[in-house]
Amino acid sequence: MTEQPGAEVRRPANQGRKVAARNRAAVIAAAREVFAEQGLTAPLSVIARRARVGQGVLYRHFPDRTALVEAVLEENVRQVEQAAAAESATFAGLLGVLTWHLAESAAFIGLLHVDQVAGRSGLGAHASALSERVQHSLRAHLPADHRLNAKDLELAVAMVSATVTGPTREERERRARDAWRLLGVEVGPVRPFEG
Amino acid sequence: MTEQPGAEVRRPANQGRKVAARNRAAVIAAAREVFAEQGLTAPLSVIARRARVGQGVLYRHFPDRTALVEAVLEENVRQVEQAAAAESATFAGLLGVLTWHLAESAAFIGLLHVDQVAGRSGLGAHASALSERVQHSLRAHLPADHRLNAKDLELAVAMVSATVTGPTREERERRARDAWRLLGVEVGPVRPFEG
Amino acid sequence: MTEQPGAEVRRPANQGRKVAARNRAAVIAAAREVFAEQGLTAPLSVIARRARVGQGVLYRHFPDRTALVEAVLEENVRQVEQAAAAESATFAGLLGVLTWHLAESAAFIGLLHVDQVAGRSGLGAHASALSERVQHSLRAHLPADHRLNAKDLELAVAMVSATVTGPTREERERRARDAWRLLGVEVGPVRPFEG
Amino acid sequence: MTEQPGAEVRRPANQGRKVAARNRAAVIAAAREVFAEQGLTAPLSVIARRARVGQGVLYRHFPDRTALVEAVLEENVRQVEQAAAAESATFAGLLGVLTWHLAESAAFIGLLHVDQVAGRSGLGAHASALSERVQHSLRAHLPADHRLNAKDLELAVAMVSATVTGPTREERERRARDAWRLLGVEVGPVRPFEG
DNA sequence: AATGAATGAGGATTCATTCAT
DNA sequence: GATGAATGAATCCTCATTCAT
Repeated sequence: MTEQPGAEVRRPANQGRKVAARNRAAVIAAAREVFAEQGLTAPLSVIARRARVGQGVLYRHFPDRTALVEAVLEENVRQVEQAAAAESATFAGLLGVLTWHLAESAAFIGLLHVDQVAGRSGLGAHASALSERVQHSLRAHLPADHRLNAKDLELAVAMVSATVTGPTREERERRARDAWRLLGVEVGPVRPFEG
Repeated sequence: MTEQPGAEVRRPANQGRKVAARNRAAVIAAAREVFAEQGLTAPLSVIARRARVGQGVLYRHFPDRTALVEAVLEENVRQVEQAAAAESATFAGLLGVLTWHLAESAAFIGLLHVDQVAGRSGLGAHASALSERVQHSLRAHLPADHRLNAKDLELAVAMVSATVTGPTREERERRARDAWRLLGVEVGPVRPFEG
Repeated sequence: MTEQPGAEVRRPANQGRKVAARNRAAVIAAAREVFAEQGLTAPLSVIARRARVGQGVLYRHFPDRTALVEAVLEENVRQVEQAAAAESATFAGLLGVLTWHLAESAAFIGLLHVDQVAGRSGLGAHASALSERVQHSLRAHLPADHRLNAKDLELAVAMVSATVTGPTREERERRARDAWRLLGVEVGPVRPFEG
Repeated sequence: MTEQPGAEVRRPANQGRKVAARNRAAVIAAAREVFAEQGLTAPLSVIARRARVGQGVLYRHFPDRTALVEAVLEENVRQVEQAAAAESATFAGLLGVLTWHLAESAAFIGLLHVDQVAGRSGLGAHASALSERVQHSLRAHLPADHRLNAKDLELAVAMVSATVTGPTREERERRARDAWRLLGVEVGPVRPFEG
């Protein structure tokens, strides 16, 4: 277990420490893609390969699958939060940003539907925290006279995110829009937040 | 070393086709439980053990995981169909039966949300067929002047089923009811169909 | 994670359930050899290969490395116990049997020297139990007027077993004999117990 | 963005060879601790971290695990040699120093019991050399009329070192003393050599 | 001269699937 | 028809070792 046989052969390049951040981002991007394609239980080795890094790099940045999933979600959540923090933020506008992310990132869909993985990996706790951050951002801009109260809002978001499935971004966006319409909720322009 | 006639058998004898049917049902029941607890990717060996049968039996009846999942769903779908076939069937009543099954069987939730598994197991096709059968049953009783048209109905069912999560039947039923309420759809008594 | 790609190709024979016991024994035998050659941390895959079984078989019979080590030791301990239970048992005779096993099975040496593995695998507890069984067997025949008291006996066994190293059985036996001689303890014929 | 002269450095500056020696010592000290806690197969990264140095530093000073183990042992051996070189050296006194090191440094125990690692890492050769140096030092002071002859001495040292296990220094020392007693060998004060 | 990120082989472990009995 | 052991590919994860900075 000590000397690893075969270790004396070759050893490919090492791009130094500048690449660390780039690699981390590459892993997250790859994870987003792979999770979208294969689900949250996709082999981590596939993600590492897609990101063009060794498996060790993946593990260095994300000690377990949960951490990686969270990192993927984190980005989406942060954008919603930033949108909520903007002066010009409106409820409908926020829903637009949220919807964009739902449609864009299939992994985000799991935010309120991580049960499949959560049951096995204990993702639950952090997913709840992330979910709560989204809810919090939305609630802050929920008009007092809105059709939905705070409690319903949570359910509504869950219902919409659950419907956001489909092979293409367009298809997913269309389904999300339809879902909001069924709920009788007006949604602003569906687009990412841009400060 | 001579075997006493009538002595207790050493291993469960082959009781013929009566047992076969019983085993099949046991496997489905076990699968429903295990899928609910661990998700649709639970080890098949766990299901076989829960059903008190060898793994071979599981495979005899269900060549692959997909077939097993379908068998689980089939029961739910059939009940909805039977409810729809009843003379006294009403749309709201049907939704009640549907909702009961959503709350009862966590696996049923997957009917419109099997993507997690579908991506890798090719469940998709059959799930669609099953889903279509449910839709068909519902559509047949959808009042012309209903708030939902046929297309929206599909989406609505998806939205509701997606929200049906939670550890207990009661919790799941409550969430389902809330979801229907948000959609402004009236639901009859939530209970299984009884011819 | 569901369908294992590549699974549809070939699938080698399955010798049925009669072989189970034989396989278990083969694994233990292989483990004894490999542990002797490579130490208690040798790859389990090596052991499986040596035993001509799949890795799954190894895991079926022994859930972890500890269980396997224990199984190897168990045999040795049992023989000592059987020797102790014999009518004709004498202290010197028992030491002979013990010494034979020490020389025969390098793994047995680890009985009182499992620290290397114990530190990492928690073997300690069971090893102690096994060790105690050996001590118990020996103590039962320790003459009241012996040079060693019960406490010293434990230490003496530890000292001797620790010295039993070397590439060949003969070399190991020679070292063990020398060790007993240094301790001034008489040892009977060095041979396995034969009822 | 201009760097203020005298501002604190961003990363540990290269303090030249003074630091190099300090680092080397730190690595050895860390290795001694970690080897004692986790065994001779502990991850080298753990040792580097404990020593507060990068892994590269460890490799600069010690090309492989073997070299590091040897360096740890070397210190112990040297002290025994120094004790032997002192004018006032006596056999019993030397055994006291040896025993102190056995009890102090769990790694030293491996000196004659490195088989676990040796089998795989090729430590054997050097360990033998180190062992021989200890033997040589002891032999030089072995009284002609001593209970042990030169050959037995080797075995005796092996027997004693093998027994030196236990969580605390005190426990280890006690066991070592008991072992010497069983062998009927008198040991001087157990303490490090101080020129 | 030091740091610590990256690589990737190797070993542990799980589980779908087959098949002798 | 049933049982459950065996197989082995796939995945997870660790860590020795290199090397850009």
